[in-house]
Amino acid sequence: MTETAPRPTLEAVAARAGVSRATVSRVVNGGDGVREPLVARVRQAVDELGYVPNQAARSLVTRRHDAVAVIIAEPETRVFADPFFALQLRGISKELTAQDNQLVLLLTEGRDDHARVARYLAGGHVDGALVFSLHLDDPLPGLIQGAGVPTVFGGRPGWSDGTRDVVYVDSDNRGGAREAVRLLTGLGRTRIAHISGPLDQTSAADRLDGYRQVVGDTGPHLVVESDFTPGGGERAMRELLDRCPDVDAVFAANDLTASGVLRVLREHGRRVPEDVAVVGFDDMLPVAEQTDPPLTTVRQDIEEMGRIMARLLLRRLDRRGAGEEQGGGVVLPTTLVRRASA
Amino acid sequence: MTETAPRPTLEAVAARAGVSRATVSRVVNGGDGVREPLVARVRQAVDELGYVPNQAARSLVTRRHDAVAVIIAEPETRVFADPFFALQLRGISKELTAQDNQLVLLLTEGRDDHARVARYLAGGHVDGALVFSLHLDDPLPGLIQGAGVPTVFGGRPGWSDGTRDVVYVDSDNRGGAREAVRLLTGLGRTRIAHISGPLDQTSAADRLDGYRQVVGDTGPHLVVESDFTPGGGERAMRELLDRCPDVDAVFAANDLTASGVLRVLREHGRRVPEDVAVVGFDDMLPVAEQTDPPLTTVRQDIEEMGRIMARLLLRRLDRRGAGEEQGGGVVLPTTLVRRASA
DNA sequence: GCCGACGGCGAGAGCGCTCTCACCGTGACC
DNA sequence: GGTCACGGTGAGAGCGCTCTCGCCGTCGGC
Repeated sequence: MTETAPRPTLEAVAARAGVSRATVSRVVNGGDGVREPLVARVRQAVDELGYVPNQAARSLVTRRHDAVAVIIAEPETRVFADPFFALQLRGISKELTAQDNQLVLLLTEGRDDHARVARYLAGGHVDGALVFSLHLDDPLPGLIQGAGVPTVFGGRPGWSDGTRDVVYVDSDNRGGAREAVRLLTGLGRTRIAHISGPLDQTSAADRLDGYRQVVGDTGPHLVVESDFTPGGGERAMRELLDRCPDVDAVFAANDLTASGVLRVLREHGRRVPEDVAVVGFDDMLPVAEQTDPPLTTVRQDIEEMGRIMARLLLRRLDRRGAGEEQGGGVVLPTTLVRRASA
Repeated sequence: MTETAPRPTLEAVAARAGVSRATVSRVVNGGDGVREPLVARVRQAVDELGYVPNQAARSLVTRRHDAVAVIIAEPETRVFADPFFALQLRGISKELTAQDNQLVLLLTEGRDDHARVARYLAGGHVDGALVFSLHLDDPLPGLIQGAGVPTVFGGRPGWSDGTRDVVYVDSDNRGGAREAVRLLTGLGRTRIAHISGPLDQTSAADRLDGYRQVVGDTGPHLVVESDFTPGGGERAMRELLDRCPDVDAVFAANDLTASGVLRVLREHGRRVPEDVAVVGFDDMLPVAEQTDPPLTTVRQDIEEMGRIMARLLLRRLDRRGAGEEQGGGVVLPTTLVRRASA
């Protein structure tokens, strides 16, 4: 096993099947234009020898790699550890493997890595890239655009101003937020607070935006910026109770935040949903179902987002050169899931 | 941008620098055996043209890919979503990029994928593999061993019976468990229960083993098998209170389980740690610090595990052929972190 | 001052594949 | 029966790189 047997080449298969290399190549790549008896002979030779094409040799001439880079920028523990990326990766992986593409994972951390990633992409090792960049001021997306590699972004990039040809996939954060807040107004709540995520992330900004679209500008005392974590949710909720003791509903930017909110409300003896109704965002199952009471929340299908990103990219790759590509976003719908907290 | 400019080749750099391809190649690969003035000229030409070596062409002749596959078997949502793999991936990624290797991520799900993965590895696209397989009866590790690709496993594989040359990295699950249980005995607890993980996973089995090494065989009424989730922890704790109402300590297989345990104890009016002391495992920060009371637990450095796996694999790759490799495991120490729950 | 050794550099083969192009045989058509 | 068209097949070039080998110039030793 240490002494690896030399892998059979096209040449070897051709010799065994009694045909030319070209014919074997044709068969291996789908068999179009080769008559049946030959196809069978070649297939048999391939099986007998255990032939597997050498991808490096193939790429050298086709300039195709059947590989896609997934770039996750700045995965601080906090962010990376939540199931979000994991689910997204699963969706991406499924779609890529379904179309025989490989997933090359690039995690970046800080400036030096940016150069490395840019170099890697420019090196033409992959056919395209799927990019997750959370923060508005991240220079990485720009670098990537610059490298000339077809790219699809996960989440609306902050600088997508409509004029640049950016392709992205996002959840309908605004719409989901509107739906959540409308539920609360529908329940007769009048002092509805929002605990947002970090506002330098578009998802957080968009949810705040959706909230405002329904309740108008409630003024600063009902909106607290937080950080998508349970601990952050606790702090924000304490502050909120301080500022506005008669708050009767909270729309939290995500489920983790909401779990912190619930904890603080319980601690303060407020009943949920009787005294304060709470709605989350994500429908992250291990969290949303385990809270006390179970969380009413806005579901987004994260794995599906991943799949769609991959599908979009692969389609772009297939059509390369044929017709100018249009930028634009795909926005996936969200659904309200009612449990007990509102 | 759609019309990608043809990338410069070695030939182009050579022409510009007024040297041969061979010399450029030497410079690009470290510059040994080339005199300084030439090195400088070549470097300059490389910069001016923005030359990046074509990895496919290089691999074709060197049979090196500078890429490693990371194979995660059966990432059910539950497992994959916990921060475990994310952290491990980060560690791996850091180490690989530090040594200029790429990370190719393969997520598998079910039988069909096994064949795919085996074919991929046999195809020689990567130099080595890092494999995470949780379950004892998983056929994948065997297939991978069979493919003849240097491999390092994450976590002790169930079938590592000492005779096969398996290399793995694991936490000291037994030792950590012993330490946890000794803390509890040291606190004078006499009815110490254990809520284990799924026993077809070596990490769970080893922790149970460590528990038994300290308290002996407590009999079945003090050991409940669970599933590493908060919900599972709740169910297990209810059962435990039922079977043995005077239990005075619980060693939970991980922090998530422990969080469920705490919830049930609170619900039943038991004080922690006064009535029942609780110890977890993992020191998963967002969980362990947020519980009420904060969790005493056994820390394992998961990111470091990833790094070490990668380092081990790369070292094996460097030494290929030179001397027969020994199998064996690297077991990383754990540390007890005391907070309030015990 | 001549010879051998040695280090620096270039020429060229070849890694395993794809793809164009030319060739050949078959069948349709007049 | 001859021509033309066309589909199936093989020959061969070439993708961009590495690496061996041999040449040449320089230097040390006697």
